[in-house]
Amino acid sequence: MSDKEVEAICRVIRSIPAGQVATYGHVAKLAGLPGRARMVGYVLRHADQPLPWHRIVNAQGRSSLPAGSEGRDKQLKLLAQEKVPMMGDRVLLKQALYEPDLDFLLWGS
DNA sequence: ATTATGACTGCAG
DNA sequence: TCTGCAGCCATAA
Repeated sequence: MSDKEVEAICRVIRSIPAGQVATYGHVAKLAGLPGRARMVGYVLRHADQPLPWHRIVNAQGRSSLPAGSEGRDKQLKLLAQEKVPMMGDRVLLKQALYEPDLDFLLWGS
C-alpha cells in the first residue's frame, strides 16, 4: 500500500473524537479503502506516530486484541475512561460509532 | 512464484 | 452465539 493510503488511514483514526469509536472496516471505508479492514489493523500495529488506537474495535464492538493480553486490558480501560458506552466487554456501536458525515461537510475532508 | 499469517468482515449453518 | 469459509491484502520466509 502507498504512503498516501497509510496517511489517509491515520488521518481518519486521528479524527475520531474521545468517547466514540470506529470499526476497522469503517475506518478503511472512511479512508477511501473499502474492504481493507486488515490494512487498518496493520497500520495500527506498525504506526510510528501516536494514534488513538484504542478507539478502534472490530465489527462486533469488541477489542480485536487477544483476550487477557496487556493491550486488551489497556484498551478497555481507556474506553471506559472516555466513557464509551459498553455492555460487558462490548462497545455499544449503535451509540458510540463515529459518524463523521456532518463533520466532514463542515470541516471539509 | 507460492504459502502462511495476521489488531478484519459478512454470510451461512 | 459460535464455527467455517471465502474475500480481503501487505509481509515475511
